Amino acid sequence: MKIGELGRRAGVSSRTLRYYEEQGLLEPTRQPNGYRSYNDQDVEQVRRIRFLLAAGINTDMAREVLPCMVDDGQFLIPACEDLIAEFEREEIRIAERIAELESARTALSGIIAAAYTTTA
Amino acid sequence: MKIGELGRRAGVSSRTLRYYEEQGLLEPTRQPNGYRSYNDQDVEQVRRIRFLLAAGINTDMAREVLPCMVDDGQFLIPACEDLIAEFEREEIRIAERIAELESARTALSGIIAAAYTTTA
DNA sequence: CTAAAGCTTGACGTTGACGTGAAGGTCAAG
DNA sequence: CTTGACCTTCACGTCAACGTCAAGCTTTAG
Repeated sequence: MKIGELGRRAGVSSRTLRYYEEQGLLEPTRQPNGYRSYNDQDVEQVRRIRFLLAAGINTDMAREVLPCMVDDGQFLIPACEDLIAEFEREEIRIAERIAELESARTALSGIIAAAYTTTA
Repeated sequence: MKIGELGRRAGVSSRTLRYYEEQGLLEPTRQPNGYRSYNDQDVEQVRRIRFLLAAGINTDMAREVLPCMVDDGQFLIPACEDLIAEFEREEIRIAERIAELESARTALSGIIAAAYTTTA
């Protein structure tokens, strides 16, 4: 399939797919006319990429991690156990970010509540 | 007080204070020599700014919100009740972001756990 | 007096994941 | 044939909150 179809199937833009390729996350073959050619697995691959990015992992680390992911990103293959520590550090960073946001949310709630109290 | 002292007191850089002024969040007076002159309330003002930014509010919105904050940012003065809706929307955005991160974190935990299981 | 410290404005650099044209080749439909 | 929908490769623009010089004042300390 060509880039446009993959984009529609995976829910991303063509530009995004070219960017992923530029970052070494996708390696489409080429048709004689120069068009990129993707296969069905690439749809899943794009979903794995989106998952990692959504998890706060950048493209550099995603490039290392992706070869170690199978089965829709739920498992790591044994050969890549050394990535576990990285994942744990990432989980800590996420937890910290969550704590910050929780704090901000609590503060906002306080302001809102105070505003209502003042009004009442 | 001059910019350096305010920076030390509030725990931010001089550049940051100039940036806040550029964004309309601070309005220091000027000494005859051109130096910026801040007063004691500005220390609290900077803290309020940091609080809002930490809550995910950008400088544009902070510029609207700041005139409505008193008492160390815990309350809104009545004249600015119309900002409550904005705060509530912001709280929702934060909650959504938290949910995304929780999801990512759960997924990461799953991967880590799976990796350990595979290893064991 | 002099050197260091602090202040001024101005302006470019940073970070990441793309958006958005520009200029042009390719291909199927009418 | 030609229109229009794709595709290609550059390559600059975006957003936010600053960091980081640069060049040149003023003030402070010794």
